[in-house]
Amino acid sequence: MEIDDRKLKILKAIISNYLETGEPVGSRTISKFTDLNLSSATIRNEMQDLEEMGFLKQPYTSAGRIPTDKGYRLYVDQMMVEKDSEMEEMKTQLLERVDKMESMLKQVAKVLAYNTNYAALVSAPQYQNSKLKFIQLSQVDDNQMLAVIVVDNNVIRNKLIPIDRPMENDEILKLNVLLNTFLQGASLQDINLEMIHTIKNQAGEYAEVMEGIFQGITEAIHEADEVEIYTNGATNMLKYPELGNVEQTTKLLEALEDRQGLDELIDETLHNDSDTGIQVYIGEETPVSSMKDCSIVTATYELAEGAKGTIGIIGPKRMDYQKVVSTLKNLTGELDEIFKKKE
Amino acid sequence: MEIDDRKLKILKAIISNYLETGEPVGSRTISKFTDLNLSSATIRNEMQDLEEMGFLKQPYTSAGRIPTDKGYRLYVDQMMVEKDSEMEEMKTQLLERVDKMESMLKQVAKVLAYNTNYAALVSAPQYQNSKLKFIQLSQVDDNQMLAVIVVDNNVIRNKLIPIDRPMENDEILKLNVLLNTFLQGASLQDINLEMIHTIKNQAGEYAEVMEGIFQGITEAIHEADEVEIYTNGATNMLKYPELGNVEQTTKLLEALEDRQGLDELIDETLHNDSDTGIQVYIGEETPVSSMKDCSIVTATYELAEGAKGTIGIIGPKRMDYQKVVSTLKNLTGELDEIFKKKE
DNA sequence: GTTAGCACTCAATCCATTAGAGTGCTAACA
DNA sequence: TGTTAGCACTCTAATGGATTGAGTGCTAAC
Repeated sequence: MEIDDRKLKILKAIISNYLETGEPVGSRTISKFTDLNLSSATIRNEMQDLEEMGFLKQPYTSAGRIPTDKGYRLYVDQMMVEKDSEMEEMKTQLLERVDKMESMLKQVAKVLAYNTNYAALVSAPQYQNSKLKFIQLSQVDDNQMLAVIVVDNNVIRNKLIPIDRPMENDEILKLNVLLNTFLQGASLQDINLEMIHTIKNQAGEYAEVMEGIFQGITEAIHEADEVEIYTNGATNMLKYPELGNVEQTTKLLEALEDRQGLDELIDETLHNDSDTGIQVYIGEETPVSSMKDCSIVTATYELAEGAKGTIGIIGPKRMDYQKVVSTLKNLTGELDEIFKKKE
Repeated sequence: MEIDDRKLKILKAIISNYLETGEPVGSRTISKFTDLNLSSATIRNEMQDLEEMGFLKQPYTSAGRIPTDKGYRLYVDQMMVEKDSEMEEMKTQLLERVDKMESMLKQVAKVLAYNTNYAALVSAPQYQNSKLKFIQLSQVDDNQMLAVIVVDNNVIRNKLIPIDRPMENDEILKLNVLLNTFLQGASLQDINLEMIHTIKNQAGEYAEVMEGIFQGITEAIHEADEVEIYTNGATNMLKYPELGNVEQTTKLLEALEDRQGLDELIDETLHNDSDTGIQVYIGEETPVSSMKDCSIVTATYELAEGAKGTIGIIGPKRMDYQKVVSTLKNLTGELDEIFKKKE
């Protein structure tokens, strides 16, 4: 059977009503609610068709209809029209405190959760392809060197390196020159064993110190490769009782608290990039098992130099997709702006 | 009325039973449960006395008894005396790397939550009056200077400062010397307007750059004095339905997620130090309003140089106090070990 | 002082009934 | 042929009365 215009209209009305109320939608409601001027009986017939086609289902016999995953999918794909309102307030919230990346991303998660009333998730950008801009060694005290590593999007990492004996100033200067000569402009993958070996050779008597330095650098790199994930508003999920039993919700909250499976989710979103950067996972489509009863909407943002991150919303299947999508789009845009300014 | 030995025994039996089951305890249960060989009627009489004395209450007429806050308090005090395994004094050296510490403390929170099935809370050690240890200016590119500021607990802060024109190497060197001469070892209070003025004067044409640096310094010191708090196992709270309505629990979870009032709690524990380092807050005694229906057990640990931190458990009033207390004691001991090894 | 016994209380559970929201089907209608 | 009115039917949720049973308080007897 083909889905015609009227069926589409009815389906849309049903889903949209269900999104608001969370209750199964009856034929009479639709008969009154839409401007189709059809009786409830006719709507019922259409509903039967739509159920047959797999877009709707009844939670139990002779109850109203609720959308299936397939129904949501159609709704999301075909009927999404963006709402651009409500964005201004959010922008001001965002700009209040933007000094450090970490606190900014946390802030983003908070704003997102607060504005949508769902759970929010933000991943820090991954810098696999970024290049080293600057390395600086300096002596903090007799037992410690400080290595400051600046990546070209101005992400800065610090490492404290224990040393056996104090170094002279000009020695430090020499090492700094050496390090910057070899490593400036190198991407993090470029720093391989061979290069390390070369540098160590040239470091002469400080090869040993260099050992500690490289260890610090690799640690820093490793740390940079790790995806930080911030979540917020997990407790919002308690507001949607239709997420089934308490156990299911508890599992979900635990997953959010412990970041279980969130790595996979982030990976998935980064690799499975759509045209718009927006992706919607409905019910069983989600890559995380504890979220099978939810929907996830994600957007990827991109800094210069190919560093990408994900922001997303986890909510009930009956989430306000329009609002969430437009919120995410605006926020990624905003993030882009901010990062550009910081450069 | 005086509380005699038998009453105490009965009270303990009641509380201990209630801790297990979470259900009001009846006289018959106690009659069988204890080795007192008393009939339920006698127990009932005693129970009435205990209720009159404020240790027990009935959730409704003709139900069994449950402990009041006062009852719990007696129980806990009594228990502490009996167990009396003394806390060894915790002396540890300053931690080498603060960044490692973060993940360790997170781990501690996780272990704590997992083992007790309550919510866990860990605060990073607090250094009052952090002092500036080292400051380094360097040039990242033509438009930016990088100021690296190391505070004496090895908290490192970076600040990028935009500049109009590139600076010469020896100029930078001069500024570095200037800054370190004046500021090394200074605490936040030391860095007053007068000092800033002096330095700015000596900086000559770079007074403007100095502005940004001072800002970075104050931020860094503030950050060092800020208490990081890690939580885990918040979702465990969903397992205890007697925490009243869902709203109350939601509030609690939100407080844990957003760290609302946790600062106050940590402050309280640090100032209100008991002999053993263990503190128990029951019901209304808790400093955080969203936890009035819970109990909180905390332990403080102490690093060298007066840096103190808190680890704690938040759970229902009927928590397994013995287990929690001994777990906390063990963990603080464990922390002690770890810090010593890292010396 | 302790206990047995009994009347009483009250939340929880069960059960039957009802209300009502909604469907499916059929027959009539335009 | 598509639409609609009408009606029987289904199933959940809500209601409320009866019942259960754990547990108390009191009294009288040991």
